[in-house]
Amino acid sequence: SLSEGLPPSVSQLLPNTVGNSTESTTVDGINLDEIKEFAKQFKIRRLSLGLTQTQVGQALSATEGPAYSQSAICRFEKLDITPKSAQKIKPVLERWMQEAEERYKNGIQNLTDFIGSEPSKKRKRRTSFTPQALEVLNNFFERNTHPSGAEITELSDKLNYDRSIKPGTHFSGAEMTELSDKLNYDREVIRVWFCNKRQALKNTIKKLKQETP
Amino acid sequence: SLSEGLPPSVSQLLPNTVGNSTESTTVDGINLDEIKEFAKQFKIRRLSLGLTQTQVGQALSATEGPAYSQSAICRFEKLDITPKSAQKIKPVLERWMQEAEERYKNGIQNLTDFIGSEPSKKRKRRTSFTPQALEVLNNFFERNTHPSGAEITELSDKLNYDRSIKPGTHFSGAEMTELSDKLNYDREVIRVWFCNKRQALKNTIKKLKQETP
DNA sequence: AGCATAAATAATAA
DNA sequence: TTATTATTTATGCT
Repeated sequence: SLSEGLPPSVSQLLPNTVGNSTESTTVDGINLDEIKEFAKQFKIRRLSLGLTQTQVGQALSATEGPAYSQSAICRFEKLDITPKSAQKIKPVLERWMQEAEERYKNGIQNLTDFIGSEPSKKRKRRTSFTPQALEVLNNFFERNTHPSGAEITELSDKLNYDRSIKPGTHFSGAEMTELSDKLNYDREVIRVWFCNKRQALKNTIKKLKQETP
Repeated sequence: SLSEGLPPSVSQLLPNTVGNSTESTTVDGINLDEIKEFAKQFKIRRLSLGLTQTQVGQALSATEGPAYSQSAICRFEKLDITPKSAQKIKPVLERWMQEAEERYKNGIQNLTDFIGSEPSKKRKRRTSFTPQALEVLNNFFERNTHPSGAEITELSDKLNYDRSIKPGTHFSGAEMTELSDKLNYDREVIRVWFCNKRQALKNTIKKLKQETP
């Protein structure tokens, strides 16, 4: 199966570190063990700073030097890249991480400035679907688990409309804001609902199969 | 907004650590700063071992002593619990983590035994071709790098047939549907395989040209 | 005290 | 790279 033309990744070249040999794996003059160790530590350092792969990728794109996407960071951490690529990206990440850690010590604000992303990006409040909304969504899901963009918009509009016509309900401004946060079925919320629903279905099927082999 | 009947969480009681006061925040004789520091370190230690909250929760349920769910671990790390609860769970986590780290040092197998969860429960793998399938594909590629739609279908069918002729297998309606999905999907996979293969060939050629200018 | 599941993040396909 | 799936975390509920 090594008849592929694609060059092998670092992780493929480092198959079994179980062996306690004292020599290091080297390919094209590149020390793979060293890169592996750096990748592992990089992940821990990243998490210690509370950063996501996406944030690192965006920050790298913002600062001068090569830009890397979230996928690139992911691949580096998993060593799913060629030794040559790893060798190239490693110093960039090392330099960036050192600066980030330095700024972290001088206060979180200093770090977020460096990261560039909005500092206090709070998690979206968990949406509560009404039973009525769930019925509409489930009915749709039974017929079609992959709604198109237009269909999602349609569902979103329908649900928001259904909700708005409860007669006799009145809200203050603040209540309205909170309600809007909590109950507004915007497109993204609907899209995610279908994602999660598909996952749930998949899990159910898998479980059923295990129980009836 | 403090008119709530619910007791405040640790994170609520530790609002601003920005101040550099030397005194520690203490509630009911419980040192909140200490708990905060422990929670932070616990998360880092957990990640260093490559464990998820779910795994820790399951392991805690498996071993003797109090059981905690993933939610409980999450809430502890976020300090979204009362000081009293935090004080109670802290030693349990500390003891467990020490044991886990000890076993980690003695080999990963030792750790996975301790964790208890199936070590092989991996993320679904990207499509992988059997050596037989690769041979068929490579043979075709050598003769023709650009298969037509019909040829792709033919290849797909052939590969699926090779794989499926385990005699005596029968399918229910639902299974048939899923299989059908998979067959269609495989066709797309074949198409992409050729795309990637052509790309690899191109890269190889480019590299060869660079080496012999 | 913890389930169910919404939201966020990481990994993979395209 | 971008788009989407798979996995993990967080939270509303009771």
